[in-house]
Amino acid sequence: MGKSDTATPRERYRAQVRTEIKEHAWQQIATAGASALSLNAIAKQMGVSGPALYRYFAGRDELITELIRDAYRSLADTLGAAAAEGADLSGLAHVLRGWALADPHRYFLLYGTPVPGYHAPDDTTAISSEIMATLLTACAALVPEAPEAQAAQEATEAPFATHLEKHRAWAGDHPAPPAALHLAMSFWTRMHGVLSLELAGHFTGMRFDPDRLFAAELDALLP
Amino acid sequence: MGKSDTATPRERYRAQVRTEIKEHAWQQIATAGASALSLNAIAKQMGVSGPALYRYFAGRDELITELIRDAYRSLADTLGAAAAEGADLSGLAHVLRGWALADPHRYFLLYGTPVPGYHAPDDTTAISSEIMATLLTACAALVPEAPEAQAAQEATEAPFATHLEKHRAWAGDHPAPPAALHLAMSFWTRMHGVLSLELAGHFTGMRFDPDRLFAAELDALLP
DNA sequence: TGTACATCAGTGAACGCGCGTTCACTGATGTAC
DNA sequence: TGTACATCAGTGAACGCGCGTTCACTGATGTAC
Repeated sequence: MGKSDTATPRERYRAQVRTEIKEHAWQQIATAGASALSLNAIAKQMGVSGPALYRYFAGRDELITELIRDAYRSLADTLGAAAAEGADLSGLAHVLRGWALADPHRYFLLYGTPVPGYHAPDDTTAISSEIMATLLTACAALVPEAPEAQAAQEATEAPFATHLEKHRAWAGDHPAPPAALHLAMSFWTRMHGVLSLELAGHFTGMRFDPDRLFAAELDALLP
Repeated sequence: MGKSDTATPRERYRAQVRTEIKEHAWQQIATAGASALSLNAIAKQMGVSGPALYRYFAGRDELITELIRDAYRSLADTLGAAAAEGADLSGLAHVLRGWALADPHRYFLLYGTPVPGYHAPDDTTAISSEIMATLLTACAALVPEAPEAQAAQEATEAPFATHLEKHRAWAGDHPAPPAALHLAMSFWTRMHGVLSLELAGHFTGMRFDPDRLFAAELDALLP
């Protein structure tokens, strides 16, 4: 509804071709990597001449930007939906893992080796904050609200949480307590640590089950 | 000593040019990324014709392989030297971080997004095991040797350590106890999680100090 | 020590390729009267 | 409903570029007698 109601046939056709182009782009990234993404190759795969794609994307960079945007959007929506259905932090972890395993290249496009000279547009950081907010809410639910009296004690026991509390701009106006900020950062880095090594194939030689490593790390993380 | 004594002038010259090529290669990777590495560009930078480099490397792939090998060797030696000087696991963590920060692209070449279609040669996995052995020794030193009586109890308390014990081929013949295996895996994934996100610039928007996050994660890891 | 020979580093031309991107164009699809 | 016009998707040729790699070659460096 909304847009699709007022869309002219031409607009709908355009949107359809755009998604088709992006689908072929993902396919090509999976085969040859993001840095090898080529408009001409996509065009050939679609049975169309190279310049035709310039009707739909201003150039290669805009296509990549759009792919990154879509990927962030997909992750934010997936996590958001899970949270809306009542998933706790542990549930979000498994949703994240499922999302990453479903398309490793998509995960790496967001969190892998940065493409030199490429700068993500501003709105992706907005989606990134949205993801962080979902995480923070789940973290706050696990952290007991500390009475005022404990504040001083916590400051010495959890110096990093206190440090984060002083630099909480990245959390927006989310009312998560310091301990939740810390938990969210640990969640992010640890899950990324296991996932990225797993997806990059660094565990393939070893014979253990990555699933269990993930579970163990998650278990150690939860309070 | 050793090789350099018996090396003819021509052999020494060859070795020197090879390292010079590799230096320019690293420089180029830092500028444009590993996937943009180009023999012709390196040659131009060295003020030499393109085909000249084929005297020193069979082709682009061999050059990349050599860079990867050197990077693994450098990390293994750096950690090994620190361990030999008595560094504990915490010390190794800081050495690892220093090594990664000194040259982020080198770190990503080893642990970043895999280059599609590229397969690392066998001897790099040997160096990889060497690194793991250094880690395992440091981990074993932190884990109390458990008397036989505790074995059954541990099995239920630490299911992943037990799982690793059953699949410890990756640890070679290192005599580390199960808890040390688990600690080493956690060390690897967690340090990588913080480091790779930091090096990829995912913390730049947030204003906190990555140093403190690293310290906090390390602190939470140590028994 | 001096000369004849072998080795080998580096050159320049060439091959075939694919890339991103522009441009003037054709032909089909939609729109307005 | 039918015709005149505007919009726009897609084409094919072209530009300039850089890539990896091969090949026959020149000229300098080392080696053997």
